Amino acid sequence: MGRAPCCSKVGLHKGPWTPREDALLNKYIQVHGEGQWKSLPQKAGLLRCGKSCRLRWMNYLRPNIKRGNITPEEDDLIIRMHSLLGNRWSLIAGRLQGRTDNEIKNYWNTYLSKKQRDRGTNSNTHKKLIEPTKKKSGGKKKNKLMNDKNQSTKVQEQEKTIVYVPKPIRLTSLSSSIPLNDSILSLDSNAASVSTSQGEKEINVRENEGFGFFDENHDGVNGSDEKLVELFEEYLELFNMEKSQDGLYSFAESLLV
DNA sequence: AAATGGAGCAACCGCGTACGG
DNA sequence: TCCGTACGCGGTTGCTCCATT
Repeated sequence: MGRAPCCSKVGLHKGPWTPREDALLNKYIQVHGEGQWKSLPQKAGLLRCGKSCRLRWMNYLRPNIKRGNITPEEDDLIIRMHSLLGNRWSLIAGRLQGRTDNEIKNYWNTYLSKKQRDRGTNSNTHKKLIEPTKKKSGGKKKNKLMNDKNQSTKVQEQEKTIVYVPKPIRLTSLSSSIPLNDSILSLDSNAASVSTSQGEKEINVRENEGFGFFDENHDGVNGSDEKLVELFEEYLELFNMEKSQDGLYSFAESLLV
């Protein structure tokens, strides 16, 4: 049986978008703005699922999207952010202006994870592997992926120390009960107002009160607290880098997906 | 020149969660 | 408080292009 589809699939287009569809979506959003994805296709005259429209807009049509040519700086930042946040692609993408979560994810899966392995680092945990993965030639892609999975399982068995990444907290709406100062961006006593991307609500960002990135129910740290501190310090380092580049506000904004 | 395999990436799918009634 | 709906995210699939055999 399975879950019911998100919308009626009868007569809906699937697969690659045509220039005409792109134009229709673009035109509609320019006039009416983003959102209301469910009803958007019908209003815009598109025979597409709302989800498909959203994805197309977010990953391709949105203005200011950078494509290709990931710089070494971005490359490095992705690796560091991934080591701290895990597969939180949207969070990572939020730190890289003009990059989409899908692009970062693809980049990681096709290039960086391999690079990490070649360096002898587990691409999931960022820990040193006992032996760097040897390159195997030949074999089909599916088999390669299976090998990766098997290897990752083996390594996980060897590594009993688990450090959980911070549990993500959704920030799409700040009107909810999440006290942002305490739970997400408790950064300092120098209060600064930061507007969300939609410019609807204002939040206060304060520095140096700790990094309340964990919510009350965060997953526990299983294993070395030292490791967690290490991760935490690196995150702070990243943050301080941003601060020195007047990036505090962009940092805060980047978390406001 | 044709067949095969790998890399890259756009798009789909299903799940979890926020939110409104 | 509960329930249904819409949205956002991460995992996965599958298509296209290119290099190699």
